Amino acid sequence: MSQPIEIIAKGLNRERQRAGLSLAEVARRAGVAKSTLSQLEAGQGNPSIETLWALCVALNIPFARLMEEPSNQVQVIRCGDGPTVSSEIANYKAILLATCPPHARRDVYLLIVEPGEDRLSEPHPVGSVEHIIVVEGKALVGLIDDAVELSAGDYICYPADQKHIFRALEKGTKALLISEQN
Amino acid sequence: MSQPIEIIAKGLNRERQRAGLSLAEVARRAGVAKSTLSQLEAGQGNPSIETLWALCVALNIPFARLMEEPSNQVQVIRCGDGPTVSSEIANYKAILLATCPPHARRDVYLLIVEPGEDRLSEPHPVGSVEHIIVVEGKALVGLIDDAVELSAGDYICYPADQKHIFRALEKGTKALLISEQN
DNA sequence: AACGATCGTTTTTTTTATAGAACGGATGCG
DNA sequence: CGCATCCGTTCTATAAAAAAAACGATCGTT
Repeated sequence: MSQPIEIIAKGLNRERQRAGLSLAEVARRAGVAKSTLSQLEAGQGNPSIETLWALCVALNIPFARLMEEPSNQVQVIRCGDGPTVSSEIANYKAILLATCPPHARRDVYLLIVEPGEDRLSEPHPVGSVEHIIVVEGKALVGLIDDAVELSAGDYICYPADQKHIFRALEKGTKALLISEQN
Repeated sequence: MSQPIEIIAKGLNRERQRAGLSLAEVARRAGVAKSTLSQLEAGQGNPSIETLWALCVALNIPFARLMEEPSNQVQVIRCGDGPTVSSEIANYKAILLATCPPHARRDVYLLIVEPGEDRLSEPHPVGSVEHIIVVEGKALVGLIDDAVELSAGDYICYPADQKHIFRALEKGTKALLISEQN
C-alpha cells in the first residue's frame, strides 16, 4: 500500500467525509469532473498535480495532508523514561522525548548540558531544521559562525544541514530540541 | 507563484542540484523520460502523481519536500518578545514562542497555568497534534476522558482534533506546547 | 580532427487522464 | 403516482501528459 494512488484514494475520501461534503459537491467546488473524483477515490487513475491541488483547495486542506496517514494516538513518556538515544557524552545529555512514527519528521529531545566542551554537530541531512527553546540556564546556540546567546524562554531555529553549536553557559542548562528531518 | 507547477519546478531542480545528479540520471533512475523531467523543471506541464512519486524516490526525498519552499533562515525570538497571540484568560497564559512561517506547521507556546478552572480546548482542525512537555509543576493533561498526570520533564502527545484538557495541579505550572497543525 | 559519450532541449508519437454526458438508484414533494 | 433533484458510478471523446527520438552543445580521449 505504498502506492501513491492508494494513499490519495484514502486521503481524499477521509478528508471529504470529515468535511461532511458529498462527492459531487467537492468536485463542483474544485472545478473537476465528479467522474474524476469518483475514480480517484476508487483508487483508479493517476491524477495530475493540478487536479489534486484543486481538490485540496476545495477541501481546505494543505496538500501534504493527502499524502499522510493519520497518526491518531496518545503517547506518554515519563521524565527520564524515554529512550536516551543520543549518547551521554561527558557534559551532554539528550533524552528523546518523542518520535512521531511512521512519518518521523520531528523528534523532540530534552537537552541537559553543562558548561565545558562545546557540542558541535555535523550537518544533518539536507532540509533538516532544528528548533531550540531554552528551558533553564543560558546557552550559545546556532550556526557555527553565527551563534546567539539564549536565556530561558528564548527560541531559535536554524537549518541543521550546516555545522551548528550548543554551548552551555551556565550549569544545568536545559533546552528543548525539536529536530525536523524533513 | 502559488501555482503548484512553479513550486514543483523549483523543488525538482533544487533537490536534484542538492543530490548532485544530472537531469538525465534522475530521469533514468526514476524511470521517466528525461524530456518529461526537463519540461517539469522548466515549469511546464501538469505532472501526474506517479511521475512525481517516482522522481521523489529517485531523489530519495519525501514527497512533501517538493511542495515546500525552503525556510533556510535563522530566527530568534527573545523570551516575551513573541506575539502573545493566545489570550491571557484568568489563570491561563500562553506565550507564543515561535511560529515557523511560511509553512506555519508548528507553533511553540509557553504555558503558565495556575490551578483552578480547567482549560478545555475545543477540537482543533483535523490532523492537529499537540505535544506537551511539563517544565515546572504538575498538570493533568490529555484527551478529555483519558487525561494523564504529568510532572516536570514528562511528555505527552495527543490528537488535538478531539476535546482535550490542561489542568494545573500546582501553582506556577509551566509547560511547553508544541501545536502541530499538520 | 574525428569519434564517442554525455548533457539538456526540442520535436513527434502514443498513451491516458480528464470532462462531459448518460446511467441507475435514492429521496422529496405536489 | 409522476416528476424533480440529488447522489455516485460508468461510458466515451478529446485534450494533454509522457515516451521516444532527434537535436545541437560540450567535454574527453585517441
